[in-house]
This record gives sequence, C-alpha cells and structure tokens, in this order.
Amino acid sequence: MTEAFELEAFLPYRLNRAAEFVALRFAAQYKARYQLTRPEWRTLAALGNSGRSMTATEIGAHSSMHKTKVSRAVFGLEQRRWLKREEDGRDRRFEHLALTSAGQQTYRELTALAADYQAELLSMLGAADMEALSKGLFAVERAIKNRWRPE
Amino acid sequence: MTEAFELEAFLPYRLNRAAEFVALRFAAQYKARYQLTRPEWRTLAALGNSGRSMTATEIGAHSSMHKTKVSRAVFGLEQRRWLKREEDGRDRRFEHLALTSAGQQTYRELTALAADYQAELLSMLGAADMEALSKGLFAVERAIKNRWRPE
DNA sequence: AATCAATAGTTACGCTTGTAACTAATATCG
DNA sequence: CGATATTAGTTACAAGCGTAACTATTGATT
Repeated sequence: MTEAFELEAFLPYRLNRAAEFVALRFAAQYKARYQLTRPEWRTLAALGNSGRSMTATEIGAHSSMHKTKVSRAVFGLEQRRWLKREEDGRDRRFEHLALTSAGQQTYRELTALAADYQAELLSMLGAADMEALSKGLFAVERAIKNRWRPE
Repeated sequence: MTEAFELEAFLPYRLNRAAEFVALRFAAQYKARYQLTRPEWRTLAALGNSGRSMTATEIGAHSSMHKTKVSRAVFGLEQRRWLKREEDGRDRRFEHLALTSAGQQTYRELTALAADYQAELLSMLGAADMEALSKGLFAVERAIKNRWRPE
C-alpha cells in the first residue's frame, strides 16, 4: 500500500516553517531597535557569548555561517564601533575580533531581550511541548555533528 | 542570579540550524536532478498533493509562500510544461493552475524521493526523538495558527 | 451608472545571498 | 632555497528575495 505524500508531514517543510515563525518576532526587535541584520546579530552573539576574541573563521564555525556572511557582518559591526580588529603578530592572515565596550553593552541588551523572548516562547508552547521540541532538536544536533561538512 | 546567555540554547537559533541541515540533502536532489528551485518544488508539491487545480493565492496560503514567489515558481514550471494555466470564465482575475501529466510524473518521482528521505531521517534520529520533534513542531504549528498573519 | 475599494497576479527595484575568483600570508616539500 | 599548496579573509558577479508599485478585473456604495 502506497501512502499519499503529505507535504504537511514532511520534516524539512515543517522545520523550515517553524524556524521562520519563531525567528520572526525576535528579528523584528534587533532590526527595528538596533538596525542589525541577522548575520550581524549572530556575530555579536558569538563574540559576546564566548567572552573572548575570535577569528572570523571561528565565528563562522561556531554559528554555522558562510565566511562571506561573517566578513560582511564584521564590517558592519566595525563601522558601528561595536567591534574592533587586531592583527595577529605571528601569523598576519588572522584577525582577532573582539567587541568594544559599546558592543558588549549592546550584546547585554540584546541577550536580555532574547531571554524574554525565550520565556515568551516557553509560555506559548507549554513546558511539555517545549521539552519535546528541545529533545528532538538535540537529536538533529547530534546528527549534524556526525555528518556536517561546512561548504 | 543572572544566567549567561547561551546562543546554543536559544530556540530561534537551534530551529534555524536544524532546518537548514535537514533541508540540505533533499534540496540537493531536486536541484541537481530536476533543476528545480525550492519555491518550484513547493508549488509542485502543493498542486500534486491536492490532486486538483488551485489558484496562485491558494498555493501561497497552503505552503506559506509570498505571492511573488508563487508567481515566479508558476512561471518556471509552466516553461517546463509541468503546469498549465486556465483562466476562470466567471472571474477573470483567477487562474486555475494544474499539473500536466509530465508534471504529475515528476511529482510522483519527487515524492518517492521525499518519502525515502523522511525514512532516512527517521533512522538517523531514532523513533523516540523523531516523535518528540514532531510533537514539539505540532506545538509551534498550533502557535502559528493562532498568531500567523501573512504579510 | 459612476466612483471608489478590494482582489488576483505581475513587474521593477534595491538588498542579500552564495559561488567563484581574488589577494595576501604561511606551510610544505622537493 | 624555490616552487607549489594551503589558509584567512575580501570582493565581483549573478541569482534570489521581499517591498512596493503596477495592471486588470470585480465588488461595493451612493
């Protein structure tokens, strides 16, 4: 017996739609209030979260962004004086990127908003379903670790 | 006590990364083997799944795509002779879109690949985690129904 | 009937994106 | 040491995208 294909049950479609919806309201915040693009917000988050300086390649690996995205995001953050570059003395191909104090301040404000939003999502989905979603995502993340090949 | 913000635990980030990963291998198939874009594949799937003719607006609502995306996807599928248009006699603003037999054939081939891929994902994640993921996604879908406002 | 509003779908425009080519620096290996 | 390969990061280009403006048609209001 052949089941009819149901787009509504197809995991790539379901995951993509959920991701778009969940990203929407938070993206509105960092776009409207801080004029940040998504790659810029991710770069800020990666740097702020690590608490140290990172190279562009490290940022890309940590947040799974393509290097051209990282390059443009770094440029944007640098223009706003939220990030500064320092070249590596031993190997001048590397640039060590770090948040300025203004950048750290923005990071703290945005992570506070992010925490609020996470709480809002929790109450929107309910604790049990949020648990289930998180468990399922861990499984996907495990699969990514086993198979993911960047570019 | 203030928790440090963890990007790795932030739901929008986790969902987005999972969605990208899961979409990747299947997208490679319809792109390489059928030269389809993602909006084209989704349009094909919506029409094939419904088994009837639909208007562009219906396709957009069903697969949550913007009308310009649908318009371009319809044009692409029409060029490949996988879809034909028929104007509504009573209200000439409407176009009734339906797959040609060649389009239906492509749809059957692609849905067979999709079913294989879904099975592969199931074995990759394991039944229990797939269940959990699905449960969590249902919760998000419920939230979308309550809040989603297209454009 | 005439005007104005609403709807289906397309197109023009500017912005973002990824691919591939590029520069610059370092590593490797004969 | 010199040629080649590799790596970090940037840039040029073309394709994809959403917003907004547009055409065409129908509905609503007076």
